[in-house]
Amino acid sequence: MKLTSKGRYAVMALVDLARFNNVNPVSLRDISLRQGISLDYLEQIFSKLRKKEIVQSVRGNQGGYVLNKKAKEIKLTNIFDAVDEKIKTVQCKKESKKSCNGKSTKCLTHNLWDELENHINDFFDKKSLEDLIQDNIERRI
Amino acid sequence: MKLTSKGRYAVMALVDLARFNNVNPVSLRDISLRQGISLDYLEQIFSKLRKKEIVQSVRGNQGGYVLNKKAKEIKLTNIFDAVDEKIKTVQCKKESKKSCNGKSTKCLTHNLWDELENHINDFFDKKSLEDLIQDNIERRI
DNA sequence: TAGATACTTGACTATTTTAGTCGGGTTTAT
DNA sequence: ATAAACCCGACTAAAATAGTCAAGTATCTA
Repeated sequence: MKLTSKGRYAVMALVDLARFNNVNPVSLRDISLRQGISLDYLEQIFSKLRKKEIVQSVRGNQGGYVLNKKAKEIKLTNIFDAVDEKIKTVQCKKESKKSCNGKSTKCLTHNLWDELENHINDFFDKKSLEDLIQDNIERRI
Repeated sequence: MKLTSKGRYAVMALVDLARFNNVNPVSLRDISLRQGISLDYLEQIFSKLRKKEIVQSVRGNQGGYVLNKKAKEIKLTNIFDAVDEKIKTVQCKKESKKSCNGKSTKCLTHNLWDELENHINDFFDKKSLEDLIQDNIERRI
């Protein structure tokens, strides 16, 4: 099990954005430089974030992105969701029905994955962008 | 983020093993048939489980595998660990040192991943093979 | 002791996913 | 005008995944 870069980058970029979002929108170029993430890749990621209304774009010279909601209202779930980074454990539904009808031993572990999924999602549901920023300020990093 | 088949298979196979492990060792062939997992792949997985002393092999005709510890003592952590399925979030150490020296914004999210890792590991540390079996018996599945 | 069953090992491979790159736009402030 | 920035879709190299395959060795049972 692993967390992919896309999800990590999305969170990193948004924390960066939230921090530097004073008056002007923040350009991807700046985020790219500060966070060391490829600009092209960031564009892909922000395209998704925009579609899910997590950020808003400002086109043209001096443009960039701004948060579309308060940092407190942006949960990690929303971010991961936007960039297609949900946790996937296993869906027995996708396999043939007869292999998961409640009789087979195949699904002995069915509930485990559900539980795990919930456990992880709880974590993501609770953490907001603001928490991350706050966390950082407190530590003076 | 996703959980791979190898990890899932390992858990499924061990639950199966624990359930059918009455007197005789359980052959991979049987597990393969019951769980619908390729025999060859199971062999790879059990090779790893054996090396980590989670199971014991019994060679020859009528051979198979038996648990090497009590189901209660086998935690999911141990299983995932054995098949190289630890959760990996991100190690800033691996990246260039200067990018994670406490000053850069790069590591704004550093602590988040650590937390997440701990959160998931907590879950895995607590769940034992016995819990899974018990869970199943209670539900009469 | 022959044969079948089952574990053991290592190499090989097709597929999928990931993590980008690339090229060509459009929009807008100055 | 022009430069800075977003926008969008197609392409691709590399890595990981999920196996397969082949050639063993060990042990039980007849």
